[in-house]
Order: sequence, then structure tokens, then C-alpha cells
Amino acid sequence: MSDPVDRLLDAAESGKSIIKNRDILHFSYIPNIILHRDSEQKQVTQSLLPILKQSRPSNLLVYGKPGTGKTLVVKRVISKIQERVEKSNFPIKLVYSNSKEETTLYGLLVSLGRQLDLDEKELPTTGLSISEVFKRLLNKISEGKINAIFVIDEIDYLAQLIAKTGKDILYQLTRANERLEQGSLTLVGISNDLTFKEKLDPRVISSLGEEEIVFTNYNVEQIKKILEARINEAFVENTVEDSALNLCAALAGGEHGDARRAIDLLRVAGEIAERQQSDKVTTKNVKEAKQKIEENKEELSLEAFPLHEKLIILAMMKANGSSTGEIYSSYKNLCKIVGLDELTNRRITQMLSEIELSGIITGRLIHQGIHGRTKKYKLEISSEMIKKAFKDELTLKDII
DNA sequence: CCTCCACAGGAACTGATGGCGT
DNA sequence: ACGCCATCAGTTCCTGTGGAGG
Repeated sequence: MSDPVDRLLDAAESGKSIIKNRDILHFSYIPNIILHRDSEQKQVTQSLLPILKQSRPSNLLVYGKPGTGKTLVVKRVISKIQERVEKSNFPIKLVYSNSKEETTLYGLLVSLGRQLDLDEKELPTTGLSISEVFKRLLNKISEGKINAIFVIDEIDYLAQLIAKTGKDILYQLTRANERLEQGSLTLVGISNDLTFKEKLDPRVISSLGEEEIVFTNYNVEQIKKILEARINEAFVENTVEDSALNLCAALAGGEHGDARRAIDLLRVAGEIAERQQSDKVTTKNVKEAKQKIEENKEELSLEAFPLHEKLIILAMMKANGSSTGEIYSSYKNLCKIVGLDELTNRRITQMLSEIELSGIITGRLIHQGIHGRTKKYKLEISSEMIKKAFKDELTLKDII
């Protein structure tokens, strides 16, 4: 993690700084976003256009892989529209929420409500039924004659939540206008998963998918242009070597065309170069940045694991071999040592799959004939890393 | 060709938490 | 004071399975 104090001190000490404007080196920097997304911006604008004429636009579905700028474009278009109508008596309210950050259906609805200025009293964070929360949202819109645009990011997660709980909130959201006497509600769904629509209730598809916009992946050339534009504004002239720029673009563009990653890479590389008091960002810095970002991610997710999952990771370190059975007995031993109640086998299997999702371990199903079926897990990080990340956990002190 | 291992992983349930409306 | 609601971590019970060994 780059320490802001260090950075400032380093820069001051050397009397030279190669980064002029750090803000530009964040993907989500909005003021003249340079994203190569002209046609998509046009499309989004067009489908939201009816709102200027005080009629309700169609609901909108936006697809695109991470780092393609979907969210940025949507937010930008809406805020532009807001500027236009600011003085009219036709206020437009942008309400944004990310279904991945709000882990529950309730939480998501509450976060939407908060942005409509419903306070704790009007909309408590717990205790109500989902339908009651929903009713209050609509009431607020109706009473305030608000024209709300709900932007729901990663809407595929929301769809999953809904499938689990059996509530048809998405359907109700898309049809909310029929229940509103005043004000309006427009839904903009953003999804990474292009196949997500197939899993939806057909009634939802017909109203949510009225308009669809697909953001294609950036190719390496486009990423390069995006980086160049940011470099021009953010860095002192001629401080980023061409080869470093190319490497950034290649690393990020190679797989998914993720511009966010490319820009992060560039920023971290710049910071590393500054710290080394170098006056150029080189390919070496980019490679260092890549590693740093990865390690950082690993350490953060390691620290964030709950106690039992940490125990499992330690158990994996100690177990020789790593089938679920072996991990489980090793885990039981550790529990005994630290004096904790052990959890069931089933729970451990589940936790292992959860850990696998973070990429810290990888699993592979193997069939050993008469010796049954197991999943063999492998640690993808060094044990030093694990020890480093767990050193602050008191309970684990003895077994590290 | 059949059996049977050693688990995977789904589904339904439990109990605790925290807070609502009436 | 009461019943109700959503959520979370964890448990119980369950069905499913590729292929080595007989």
C-alpha cells in the first residue's frame, strides 16, 4: 500500500516529481473522460433522451466486461442530463447502487432509499419486510414527484439474490411506473455477464431489456491511446518511456481489455518510479507494479478472512498432501491446539470453495477409482505471505 | 461389467441477532 | 409485549459420481 506521507516526502526530497496530477490516474476520473466510447455514449444518451421531454425513457440494459467504462459512461450521461434540466421543475435524481457491494436484497434497497433522502426513521436498516421497503421507496418518489433513474451495477448479482429469496423485486422495479401516480422510475441495469439475461424471468426481460447496449472489449491499440491521453495530462512530459507504456497496454489488454487495470498499473508504476527517485517510468517499474498490485490484493484478502478460514489456510500449509480429507484432519488438529470448536466437514468444504473464489488456492477434482473422489487443493501463494498476513491474529500466534 | 470408495455439493433447516409495527 | 421479518453462520441429511480393483 503506497503511503501518502512517504510519497509526498519522497517527492519533496528529490525536488522533482514526475506525476503532475494523480487524480487522472484513477480509472474513474470523470471530467473529460477519455475513453474512446463515443458511439456508446451516444447510444446511452439516446435511450435516456425521452426524459428531457418529460416522458419516461425505456429501461436500459448495459453489458460489458470489467474496465470497459460502462458505469462511467452511464453516470456521465445522466449527470449531463441533470445539468440540462437543473433549472426546470423536472428534477432528475441519479440513484446508483452496486449489487456486489450490497450483499443483501434488503441492503440494496436501503442504499437506494438513502439516496432518495430517506433517513433512518423513514427507512430503518432492518426489521421491515422487503415489500414494505419497496412501498416506501415508491411513496417517496411519488410524494416528491421525483424522476428517479436507478442505476444498478452488477445486476446479475441482484438477480442471484432474488432467485435465492424468491422475491420478484426486479419485476416490480421494471413495472413500478404502473404503480406511481407522480414521478417516474427508470431502471438502468449494468452487467458483466452477457449471458445473464437468459437466466431472468421472461417478464423481466421484456421490460428491462427494452434497450440494450453492449460495450465491447478494448483492444491493445485502444488501451494504448487511453493511456497516452492520461499520461499527457497526468505526467510531466517525457517521463514515461514508450516501452513502459506498451507493456502496460499489453499486460492489461492481452486478456480482457481492461482499461481499469491498465490505468492502475500505470499509476503504481509511476509511484514506484517516483519513490526510487527515478525520472523515468521504465518497463522494470511496470513489472514491479504488476507484482505489487498482485501481492497487495493477496494480502488484503488474506487478512479479511474469518478465523476459521484462516485456520484452513494454515492447515493447508501444514498438511502434507491436500485432499479435502487431509486438510480437514489437519484443521481439526489446529483447532485442538488453539482451543476452538471445530466445524463440520460440510462447512469446511464450503469454506474451501469460498477461498478458492479469491484465487488464493486452486482446486482440482480428481477421481481415484476405488479410493473415491476428492478435490485436491493447492496454495497459490507463498507461506511467507501467509505468515506475514496472519501475524496480527492473536489466536493463531502459537501455530504459525 | 459391476462395485464401492471418499468425498462433492445441493437443499432444507436451526438458532441467534437485531429491529420493525402495533 | 408480541409476532413478524431478513440475514448469517452453521448443521443435518442427502444424492451423485469416475474409475481402480475385483
